Amino acid sequence: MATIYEVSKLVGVSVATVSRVINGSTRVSDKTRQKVLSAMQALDYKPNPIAQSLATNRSDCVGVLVPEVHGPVFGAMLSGIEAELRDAGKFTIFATGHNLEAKEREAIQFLNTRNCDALIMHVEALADASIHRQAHNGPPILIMNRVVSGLEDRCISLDNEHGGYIATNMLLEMGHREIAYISGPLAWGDASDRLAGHRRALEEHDQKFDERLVIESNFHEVGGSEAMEELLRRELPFSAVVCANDEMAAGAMDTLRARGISIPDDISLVGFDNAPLSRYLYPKLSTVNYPITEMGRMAAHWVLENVYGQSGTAVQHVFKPSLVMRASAGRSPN
Amino acid sequence: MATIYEVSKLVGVSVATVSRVINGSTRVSDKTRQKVLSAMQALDYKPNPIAQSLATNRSDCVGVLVPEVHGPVFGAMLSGIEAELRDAGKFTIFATGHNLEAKEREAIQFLNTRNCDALIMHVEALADASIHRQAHNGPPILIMNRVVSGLEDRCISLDNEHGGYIATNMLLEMGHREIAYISGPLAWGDASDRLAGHRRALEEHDQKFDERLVIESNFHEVGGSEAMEELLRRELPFSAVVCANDEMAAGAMDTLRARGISIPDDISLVGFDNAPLSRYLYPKLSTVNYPITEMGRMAAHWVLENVYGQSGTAVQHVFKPSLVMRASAGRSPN
DNA sequence: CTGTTAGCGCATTCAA
DNA sequence: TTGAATGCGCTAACAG
Repeated sequence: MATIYEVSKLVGVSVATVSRVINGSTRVSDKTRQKVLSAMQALDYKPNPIAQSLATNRSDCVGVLVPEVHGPVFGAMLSGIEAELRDAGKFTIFATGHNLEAKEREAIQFLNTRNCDALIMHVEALADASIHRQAHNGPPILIMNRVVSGLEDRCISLDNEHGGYIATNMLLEMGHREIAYISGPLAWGDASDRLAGHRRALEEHDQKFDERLVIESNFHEVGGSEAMEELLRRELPFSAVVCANDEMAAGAMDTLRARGISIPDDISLVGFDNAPLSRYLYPKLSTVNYPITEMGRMAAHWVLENVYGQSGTAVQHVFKPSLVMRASAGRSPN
Repeated sequence: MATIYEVSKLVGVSVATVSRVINGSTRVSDKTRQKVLSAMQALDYKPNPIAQSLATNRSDCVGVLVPEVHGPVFGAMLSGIEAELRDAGKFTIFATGHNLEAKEREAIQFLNTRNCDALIMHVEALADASIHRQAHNGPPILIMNRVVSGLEDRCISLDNEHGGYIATNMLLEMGHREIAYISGPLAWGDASDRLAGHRRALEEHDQKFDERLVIESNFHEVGGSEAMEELLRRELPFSAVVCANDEMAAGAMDTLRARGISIPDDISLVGFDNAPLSRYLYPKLSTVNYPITEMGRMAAHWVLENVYGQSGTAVQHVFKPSLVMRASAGRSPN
């Protein structure tokens, strides 16, 4: 691999001059710039990014910490981040935290040792205090899908309350009155926000909120299945169910089918996330769209602007979910 | 950030000695090693990986090139790679090629500029010749899900022929005789290998292979749906269909359901990949398991052994798929 | 077992 | 506008 020195020698200028044209400094005469450029081409010279990093103290790498690499949500998020960063010539390094505090902490250490210029992370287990500490010591960080107070301008999140609201609102407008709700773990902000939206929709339509129609589950398929069983066991009337994510909706659907209950004729079902699986279920699941890819792009965009000094459009910190109507929700049978 | 120099000064030794304990050289007395270690701790010293890279010409990064980051197959593959590499303290950088030759080529360039120690790639569009060139010029490469002749020891792939064989074989043993087949693009090796396996199974059971029962499609859901329509239009008798991937099976299932054809009572359906969606379909899809996560781990394992000199178990280059029985396939109605 | 020293490839003062 | 010199933090001969 040719070095900057060989280029300089070939042209008969100093390495400083070559460095200047590499970095696009204007303080080089057009003539020498041309000579240098053609010499670089002739030698097939590429700047060594490692050496550049050592000299500039930048690595052109941004670290991304996610619970898992696979799965609909994080895969899509990574996809958005990678696309945006790559267009800007930056590298994406990732690590997984598995929603475990120890793992998340360790992953951050791991990424730190790589001298990342910025960190984009979705962490569940890490406490706000730890995030604050990281924000003040390490490289700039961006927090996904979570709002940490005091760091709002570093957070990119979904308006989960609104998502819960539009799901239930749609059912109400279709004539449903008794609407059950299968929630995620309420200790998590997104789960409780979604439920709050559900509740607000009911109130706005003068429907009283019945706690017995709410089951707290775990965001997993089996949990959704069990929650639906529990719901049926309570023998309360309801004609529709909102599930706080698509996976639980899939489980709920299984239970209903096993009981011979028809969707949407007997019971309407709505999910949340608009994950790929929602289209594969039968009937296809009505759900709330989670624009996670765009959110990933936006995170990368923030980094590009605030860390690499590129100019661009304003960053959107809170995204609004929208409704995706499919076959699993219909008018109330009443 | 403390440097190696400050550590050496604090202990009263040379930087070389500190470097030696960092790199675990035995040629350091226990006493000084201890002193150095505690000084490192006191100063919270971490070696600067960039500087190490510059000095050693290694980056501790391995580049991964996939068509897409999301999606069941590549997400799972990345997951396996990342897990294995991270345990070894290596970093994973990824880029996407979108199955387009220009993009794939560009992605390789991109990863090359980062001085990756190795490249793991799944490329569709790039010709064998280009891969050979890359293999001989750049860092060591590993090719996923494809067998490039002359580079077999650098390839990790699935025995697709066997997969096609066991799918059809299972149906034959369940009494099916007329078995249709919805294939992927036959220009791709995996698609044609799967079909070859199907054919072999038929022959071993003395069933003649009828070309009219084979439709070449595109591995996508809509393609599967259309292929099934075409199959029905031909009005040939068949009691089972093998689809060369799960997505096409999902599309085929849609078509069958729209026609009121019952699965598996009227027609049995088998997919390929064992993607998450196969469990969400109704009825749940019988399919052929593609151990892609393990294959990713194996690729990382190869890199660890052959590039970073770690010792370990032998590398498995060809993986055998296995059958996953679920509800979509049953005994022949005849 | 330890220290000295010369790079690794580049960016960036400071002079000219 | 250009060049010479210095340093980024570390490794790896070579010498002792």
